[in-house]
Amino acid sequence: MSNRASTASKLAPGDFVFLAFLTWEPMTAYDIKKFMAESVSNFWSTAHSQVYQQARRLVRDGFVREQALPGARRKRVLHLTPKGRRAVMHWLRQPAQPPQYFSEAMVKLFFAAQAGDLKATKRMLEQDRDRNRGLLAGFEALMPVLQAAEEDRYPAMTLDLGIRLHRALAEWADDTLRELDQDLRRAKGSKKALTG
Amino acid sequence: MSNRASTASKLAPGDFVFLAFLTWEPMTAYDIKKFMAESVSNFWSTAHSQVYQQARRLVRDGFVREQALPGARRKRVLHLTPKGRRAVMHWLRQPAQPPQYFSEAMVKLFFAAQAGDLKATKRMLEQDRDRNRGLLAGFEALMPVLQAAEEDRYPAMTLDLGIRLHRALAEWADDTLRELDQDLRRAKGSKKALTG
DNA sequence: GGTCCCATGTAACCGGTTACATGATTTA
DNA sequence: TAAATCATGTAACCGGTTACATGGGACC
Repeated sequence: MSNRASTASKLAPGDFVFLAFLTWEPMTAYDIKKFMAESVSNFWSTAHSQVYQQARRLVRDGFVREQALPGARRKRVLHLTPKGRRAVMHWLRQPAQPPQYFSEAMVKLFFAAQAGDLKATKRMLEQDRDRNRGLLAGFEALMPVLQAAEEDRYPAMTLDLGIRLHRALAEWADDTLRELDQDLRRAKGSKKALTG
Repeated sequence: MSNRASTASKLAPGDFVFLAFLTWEPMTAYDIKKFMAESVSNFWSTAHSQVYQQARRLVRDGFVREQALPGARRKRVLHLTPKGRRAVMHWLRQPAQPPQYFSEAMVKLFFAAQAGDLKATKRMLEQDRDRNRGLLAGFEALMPVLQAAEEDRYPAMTLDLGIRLHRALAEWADDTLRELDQDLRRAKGSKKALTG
């Protein structure tokens, strides 16, 4: 009797996210990945292949049951087991882990003095800002759609946060780039003063 | 002749962050972890033990040279090699990878309808908001310190972003919790209407 | 001079990534 | 019906995490 499968077997946070999609309805791992990309991908994401590993583990540990579909592909519909449903429900009510934010751009800005190349730093931030703007526009376009459906009430709240954060980021980027511009002009001026 | 060590050997983003600290001055892996915790930890973080693995790899691949210190502990000062310095400098000027944001709290809010326990959702968000408030206060207190030092100009910019993002988050949390409160009152009212 | 906590480091495991592979479907 | 693209899945590697271990000061 493998106690490996029967005991609590701590799940990774990503596994709970996986299970949460199955509270909607049974679906394949591929479906989960698709829904994930369209819904929570802005505050939770993994490589697409990851879902298959999770599926294997969760079946092994009894949180999920799988049902093979006919056809050449090894397609399997995943269902929550009672144990799986209990686990997600419990998780949903627990305090959340602190959020994690990774931004290469901020690290690079932090070390900009070391780089000693203001123009490159500026270019780098501009690219970041442009990407941000694109995302923001997409979010803003999506909002009316979510607001139209009562069942999307909570998703709309998360989208609202996304919009606010990306707006703040956009404003910051504009202000900061302006500052860098001033630095650049100052530097050019003083160089001219030195060489002229 | 191991070409493993001599060829380009793609570095992980975290390795560049590691190297960036060595552009300040030579230091031990432990120092790097300490500085990291005090500086960029809000937009780049890893487990503390991770620095030792990075050090080993970076030495192996010739980006870093190490110099043993006397004493019982196996303490080693790390220096950038010319190859290492070139690698960081180049990285600093390249476009940045898109930022990544992970928030369990947002996932849980997204699935709040499934949880069907508004009070638990509210508690969860309140905890998140309180943690956020604490961080924000710390950031705001730190700002004058950075502003006082000319060499902290770029770090101050990243701190500025941190403050703006956390303020936006705080406002969102207040608004959203108010909404949830209304829902709760509505629910209680209608239940009373039903049972009374 | 024992106890406790912080400093510093190692080792093993595992989740998640990158890379690859093949079935289905559209398009020309 | 060939080619290209999308759908679906597997396998291997590796970065990063958790857990553990020991040295060294602080404190009583």
